[in-house]
Amino acid sequence: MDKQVRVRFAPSPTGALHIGGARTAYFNWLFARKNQGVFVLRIDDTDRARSTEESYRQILDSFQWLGIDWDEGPDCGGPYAPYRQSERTEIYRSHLQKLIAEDKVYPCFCSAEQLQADRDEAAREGRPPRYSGRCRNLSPEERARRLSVGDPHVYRLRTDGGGETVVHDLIRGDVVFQNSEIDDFIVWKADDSPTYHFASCVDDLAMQITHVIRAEEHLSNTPRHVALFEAFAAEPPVFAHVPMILAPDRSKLSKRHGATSVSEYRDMGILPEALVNYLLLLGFSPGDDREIVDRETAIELFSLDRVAKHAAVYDVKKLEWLNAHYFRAQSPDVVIDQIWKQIVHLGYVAPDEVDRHVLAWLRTVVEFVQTRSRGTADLIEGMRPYFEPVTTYDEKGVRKQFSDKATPERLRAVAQRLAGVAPFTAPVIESSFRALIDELGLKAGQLIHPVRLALTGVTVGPGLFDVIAMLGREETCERLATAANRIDAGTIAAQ
RNA sequence: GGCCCCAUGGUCAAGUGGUUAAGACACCGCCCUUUCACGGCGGUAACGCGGGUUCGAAUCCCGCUGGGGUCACCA
Repeated sequence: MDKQVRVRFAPSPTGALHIGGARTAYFNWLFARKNQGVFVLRIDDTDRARSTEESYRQILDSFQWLGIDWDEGPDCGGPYAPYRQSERTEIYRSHLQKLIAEDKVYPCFCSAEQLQADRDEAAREGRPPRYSGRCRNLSPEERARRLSVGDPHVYRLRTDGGGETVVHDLIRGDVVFQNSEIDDFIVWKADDSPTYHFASCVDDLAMQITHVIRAEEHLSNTPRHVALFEAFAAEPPVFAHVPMILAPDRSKLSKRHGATSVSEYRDMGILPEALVNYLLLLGFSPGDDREIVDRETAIELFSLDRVAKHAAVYDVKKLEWLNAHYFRAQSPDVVIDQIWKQIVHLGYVAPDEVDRHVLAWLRTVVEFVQTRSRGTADLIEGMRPYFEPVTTYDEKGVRKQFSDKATPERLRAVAQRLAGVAPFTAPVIESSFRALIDELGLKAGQLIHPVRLALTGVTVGPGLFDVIAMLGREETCERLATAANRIDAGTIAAQ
């Protein structure tokens, strides 16, 4: 019987959660859920200078929003607590002591400046920038002496330099590294804290992590990690390095590439379902041609051997398409909840609105506009004509729909006809409207389009008779009159 | 620069020696229709290059080119 699967995602709280990190976390989560395993959230905040509490909160928020939950973590605890590296220093220290006792690590007194100079020289001479080994073979006496006088020092792992290390990667197969490529790297910093490599391996060991699923940027570091596990006489976990997500110019993702963090997409109105679906498809294929894959289906389908090997360039257009799909599938009530703060801010509704007529009408407007929106931004833009007076008219629309000299008189005719329509519902409006079209000897579009423009200021939107019904008789007639007057007065072209 | 990974349309991505080389987004056209969106139908568009292996290579091997990563007292 195999051990229980335990995976982890270990972000460092030095910024927002990136979509690359989110995808890696999602893959870990899917793998855990698929294999009845445990998903651990660990905070790698060994970099005290750059880690912030705000980033920590933001990362947790982003995961919650995405619908990715964890079984063990800093907020909910677990059998291997604590889950923040900054609170595990003593655990690292005891592991370091063990390695010191076994002479598997040694103190190095080289200064950062000295090491930099070494690297510069190596670069000039075209040699690989590896540690010289200057402090590797100090005599015990010398070591003890410098330690006792408090010389600043780090600790390095004593690597043997021979043979090769094979990383068994579930996505890439066996990757072979010559051990001569690996120098005596630092595991403990001069400020008396562990390096990332050290803390990460100690935690993966202590937390019984069985599979390390992480970004490809760590593949080159993996032989170091394997060396560390060997120093602890432990079996390394199974590795799987997922490809990176690249910006549209094929460079590494950074702020200058626009939205790269989960929170930015949330602020843009992207739904978590859409983002998670998109991230899944970026680097993973279900094998068939389905594109819409929700979390539950993804759990069923997920398998590391269907994860791509090559980096992917993200494409916001496809994300938006997915978002449109999920957005339209929502009930208007859910949508209203999502946009409530914004429409309150715009003054479309009172923050404490309770009038059922107002709410029912709002629901109707949302219902009609939602079906042709890709997200909340579109929706709110499309709702505008029903909440704000029309002050400008679409320029191209004006040229096309208001150019006929008869337009003002036709708009007035419509207003006059509609003034007598009751009940003021779409079907009744439509029959009356179409009768007028016949009387005027026009084609439907000849009257419908100018009226839409006069009523909403734009050339797109729900069916005209629904628009008229939503605006109501009084408002409709008023807007028609206003438009007619402004055409006559020539105050539209100026817009 | 050394080492490591990768390489199918603009983007995502099926494909594991024999296919007319899927599908999706985007783009274009047509249909539906009072507009837009949705939906339906159709179209443009790909195996980076060069050598092998093989009766036969997108698929296997080598080289090259290109992209990415890593070599920190960052993670």
